[in-house]
Amino acid sequence: MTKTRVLIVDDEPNIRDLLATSLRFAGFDIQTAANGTSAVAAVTASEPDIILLDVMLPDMNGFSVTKKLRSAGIQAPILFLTARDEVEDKITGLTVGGDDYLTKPFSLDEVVARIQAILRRTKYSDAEPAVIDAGPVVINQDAHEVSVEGTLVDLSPTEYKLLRFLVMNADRVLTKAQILDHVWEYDFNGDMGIVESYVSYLRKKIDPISSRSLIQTKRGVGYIYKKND
Amino acid sequence: MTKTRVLIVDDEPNIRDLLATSLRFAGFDIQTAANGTSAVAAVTASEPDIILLDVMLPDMNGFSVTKKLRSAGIQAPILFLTARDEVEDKITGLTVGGDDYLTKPFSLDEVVARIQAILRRTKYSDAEPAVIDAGPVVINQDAHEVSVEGTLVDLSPTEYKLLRFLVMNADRVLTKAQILDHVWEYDFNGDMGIVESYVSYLRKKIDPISSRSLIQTKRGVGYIYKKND
DNA sequence: ACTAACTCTCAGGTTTCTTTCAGACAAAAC
DNA sequence: GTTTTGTCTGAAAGAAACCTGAGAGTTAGT
Repeated sequence: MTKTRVLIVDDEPNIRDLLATSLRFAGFDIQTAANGTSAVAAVTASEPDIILLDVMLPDMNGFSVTKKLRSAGIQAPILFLTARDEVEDKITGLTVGGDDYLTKPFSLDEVVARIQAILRRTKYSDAEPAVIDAGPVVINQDAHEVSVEGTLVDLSPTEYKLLRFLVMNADRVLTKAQILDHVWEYDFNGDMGIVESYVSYLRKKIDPISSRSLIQTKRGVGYIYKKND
Repeated sequence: MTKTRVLIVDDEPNIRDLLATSLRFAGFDIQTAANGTSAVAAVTASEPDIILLDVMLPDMNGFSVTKKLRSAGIQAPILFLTARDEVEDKITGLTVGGDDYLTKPFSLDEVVARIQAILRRTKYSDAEPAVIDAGPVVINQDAHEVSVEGTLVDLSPTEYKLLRFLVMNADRVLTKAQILDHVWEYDFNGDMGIVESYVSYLRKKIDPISSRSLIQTKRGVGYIYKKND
C-alpha cells in the first residue's frame, strides 16, 4: 500500500510550507507548485491522487488550471482554497464531481478532514472511515454527529473540531499549542486560554453522560483523550 | 455489473466538462463528442446506453444526427439539450420512443434524474427506482409526487428538486454550496441565501405534517435530512 | 390580458457561537 | 502552611450564522 499523493498549489510560500509540513505529518506524499504552469507540469509528470488548488494564482486562476487538467484527462479530485471575500461570486460549480472548497484562513485539522472526506466520496480505498469509533465517543463525520455512550450530543462547530482532534489522537497527550495550531485557523492570534475554555465547554457537555472523565488534564503538558479507562 | 455508458454531445467545452464531471461522479461511464460527425463516429464505435445531445451543433442539427443514428440501427435513447427559446417548434417529433429533452440552463441534479427516468422507461435494469422511500418522506419521481408520513404535499418545482436532493443524500450533511451547485441551474449566480429561503419554504410545508424536524440545520456546515430519528 | 404562482433579493430579528477576562480553584513547590 | 503556578469556569461583549416576512420581478396558466 503506497501513500496517497497530494499536490499543493499556492503562491504564498508560508501557506505552502504550512500545508506541506502538516500533510506530510498526516501521512501523505507531498508535492508542491507555486503557480498554474508548474502545477500542470507537476500533475502530468506524476499523477497525484488529490490536488489542493489556490483559486488566485499569479499566472492563471484556479479555473483555468482546472480546465487544463481536465482536458488533459486528469480526474483527480480538487480541494479549492479561496479567500473568504471571493467566495460568494466565484464558487459556482466547484463542489461538482467530488470536489470541494475551503476558505482561507483554515485550520490544519480541517484540511486533513476535508481531504479524507473527498477521498471517501471518490471511493478511494485507503481513506479514513466516515465513522470514528473511539470507545465511548463515536463521531459520524458524514452526519457531523457525535455520540457519547450512545447518546447524541449537540456541539458547536469549534467544539466538534476540538473533540475530533482529541479523539483522532486518542491516547496521546496534546499540548495546548498543538491544539491551537491544528484546530484553530492559522491566523488566530489570541492566547491559549481559549483552548481551556473550549475543553471546559466540551467537558460540561460530554462528562455528565459518561461514567468517567473523558478528557484528562496533564498538568504542565496538555490534554489527553483516553479510549479505554 | 458494468456501468451505464453515456455519450455527451455538445460543442461548448464548459458544458461538456460540467456534465462529464458530474455524471462520471454519479457513476456513469462517460464519452464526449463536440460535433455531430464525431458523435456519429463515437456511437458506432462503442454503443452507449444513452446519448445527451445538444440540438444546436456547429456542423449539423440534432435532427440530422438523430436520423443518422437511427438509420444506422442505433436504438439508444436520447436526451436532447436545447436552449429555452428554441424549444417548442424544434423539439416536436424528436422525442419519440424513450427520448426526452431538457432546456439549458439545467441543474445537474435534474440531468441525473432525467437520465434515470429514461433508463427506467426503456426498461434498463440498473436504473434507480422511481420511488424514493426515505423514512417519513416518500418521493414518486414518475408522478412527481411527495408525501410526508402518508400525506401528499404540494411543492413548487424548486422545492421539489431541493427536497429530492436532500432525500437522495439522506443522513449526510450537504453544504449550501453543494446544494446550490446541484439543485440550481448552472448559470445561477446569486448567493447562497436562496438556499436558506427555500429550506424555510420546505420546512413550512413539511414540518407541520411530521412529528419531528425533518431538515436539520448543522450550523456552520449545512443541512441534513435524516431518515430515522 | 389578467391572475396566480413562483423565484429571487433583501433586511430586520433572533439565536447561537466565539473570544476575552477575571476570579475561583487545585496542584506543586518551597 | 504558604506561596506560586497552572487550570477551570462563569459572565459578557461582540460577531457570525441563520430564519423569515415582505416585495419586486418574472413566468405560467386561464
